[in-house]
Amino acid sequence: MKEYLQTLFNQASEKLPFLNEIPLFFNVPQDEEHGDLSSNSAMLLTKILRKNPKQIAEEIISNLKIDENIISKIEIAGAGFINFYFNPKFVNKKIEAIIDQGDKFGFSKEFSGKKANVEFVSANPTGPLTVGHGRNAVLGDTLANLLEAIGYSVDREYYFNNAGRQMRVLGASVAARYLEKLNLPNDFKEDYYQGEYIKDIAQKIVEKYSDTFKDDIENEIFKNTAEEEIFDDIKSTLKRIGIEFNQFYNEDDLYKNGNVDSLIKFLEEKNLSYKKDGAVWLKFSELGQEVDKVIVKSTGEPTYRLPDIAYHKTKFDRGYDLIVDIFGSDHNATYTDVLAGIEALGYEKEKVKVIIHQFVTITQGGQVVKMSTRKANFITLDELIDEVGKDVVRYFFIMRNYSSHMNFDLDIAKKQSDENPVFYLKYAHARITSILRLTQDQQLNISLENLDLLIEPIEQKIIKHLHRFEEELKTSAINFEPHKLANYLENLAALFHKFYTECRIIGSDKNLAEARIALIIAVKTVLKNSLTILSIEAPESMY
RNA sequence: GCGCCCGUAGCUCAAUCGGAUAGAGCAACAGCCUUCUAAGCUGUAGGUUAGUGGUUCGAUUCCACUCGGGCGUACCA
Repeated sequence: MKEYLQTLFNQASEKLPFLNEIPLFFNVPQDEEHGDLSSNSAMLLTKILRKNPKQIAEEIISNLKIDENIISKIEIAGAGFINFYFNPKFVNKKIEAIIDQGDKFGFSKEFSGKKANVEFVSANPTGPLTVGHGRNAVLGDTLANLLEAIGYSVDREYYFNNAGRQMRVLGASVAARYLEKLNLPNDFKEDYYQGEYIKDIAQKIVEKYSDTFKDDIENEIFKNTAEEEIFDDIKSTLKRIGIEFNQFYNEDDLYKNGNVDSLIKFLEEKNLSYKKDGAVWLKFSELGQEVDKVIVKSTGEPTYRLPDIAYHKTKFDRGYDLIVDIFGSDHNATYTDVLAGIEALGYEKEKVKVIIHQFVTITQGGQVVKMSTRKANFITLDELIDEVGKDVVRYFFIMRNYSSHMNFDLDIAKKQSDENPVFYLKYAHARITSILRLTQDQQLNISLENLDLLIEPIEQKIIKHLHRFEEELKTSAINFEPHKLANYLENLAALFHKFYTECRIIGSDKNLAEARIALIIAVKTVLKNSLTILSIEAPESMY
């Protein structure tokens, strides 16, 4: 519908060149009394033309070549809105297109040939994933799905560091628990990882190697076993909610492959770094940042900025057209450094989209639960999945704007599974499937011959909502806002449930019944396709 | 102190480059199942969009300040 208006206005702009002066767009009015789509062009033009908006509106309308089979009415209303009402005959044709395209409907090839890299989770393997990681994981995977839906070829990438201080502490923690299991004296320090899973890992080493390493607690076996075990756990947790990475990138490789060294040299040659107090500083102040920052400590060790910049450089060098980073808000101070560094290297930082999502606040018994992997007072993502299941977890984490501070009350987590909107969506899909089963028994079949019979207000509302799907999907994807798709879906399900209550299929006139079957198949198609993008099951039955 | 994010109904959250009377779910109350799944539908109630000022035809949206909350602000990652 929007496309049609767009072409109408483009044609009109040949006679009314001022239409090119303003952005053209058409809104769905909140109040259906105001038509199907509405334009505010006349009001935007008042300043330029210095005329009454209603006069301008009339001038625009008189230059639109209206096809009455498509648009049934145009009105000027309010302060100067132009409201368009579409002919049901035109509206209802959408059903044919949806059924024709089936499980491909909504998906576009607009960005095919483009490569995207979505980096998310990227938790170091020091412990199980927490509920906090859940938001990051689901957001990243869903965004990847959305980008694929508009044609991108997407790599899902997990970046990790198994060589830092955290990992050394992890190894020492396991070693101490190992000695403990052997009933030997050990020095379990306060800043060690305190979770039970450390003991489990130590137990495995005892079972496999007995006391072989009792006098060699510096041995790499502790760190390496821990890393392996924990990474396996992380991967299996992610798999439970339908997430699989096709690329893992180890920070250590940046050192082994010389990426970091060559970056240091490059920055030095370009005169972008200098030495002071025994450390190497990057001239961030010349790159639009507030102050210079250290990239190599006086000990000779790099700070995190250096590998981060080197890492992002590889993403550019690997030929991605779009680079998406999903971070929690604790990273909000670090990514600007990386972007400044990337720009200094001569890359287009516009290709990088950084998504900073806010944290999930967890409350239990009315108290905020503070999470710390090291202190082991966290709630794992696995526990949450056990409690509410994959689909609720996935939907819960994308149903809200990532910029909102999300609140999660553990006490009602279980209860919420019965009240969660995701069931509402699934129910709509299951209901449709059920109706289709019964109509088959009644010898009723889909027919596209009599779509004109679908003139009930609720039927028209549904079909007009279906018209918006392709655009909603696209804007969700290019604006990185999966929650918009979720909102769209909830509205569609609500419309269907209302239709279900008001309109019957079995028992109606055959022609009408068969047109309605077409309608609900179209609804089912859109529900299914959307849920596929969200990686949520679309059940045939709720029983 | 400074930087980023947030503040909307009792609770959790929407609101289409600034658009018409700010909307849903949950909770509360009142209704609807001998006919396609009641995990549903209908209705009632619930708001000074934290506050003050500004920009304009029009502000939840943009700007300034104030208040409140989250996260940062390292030669930790």
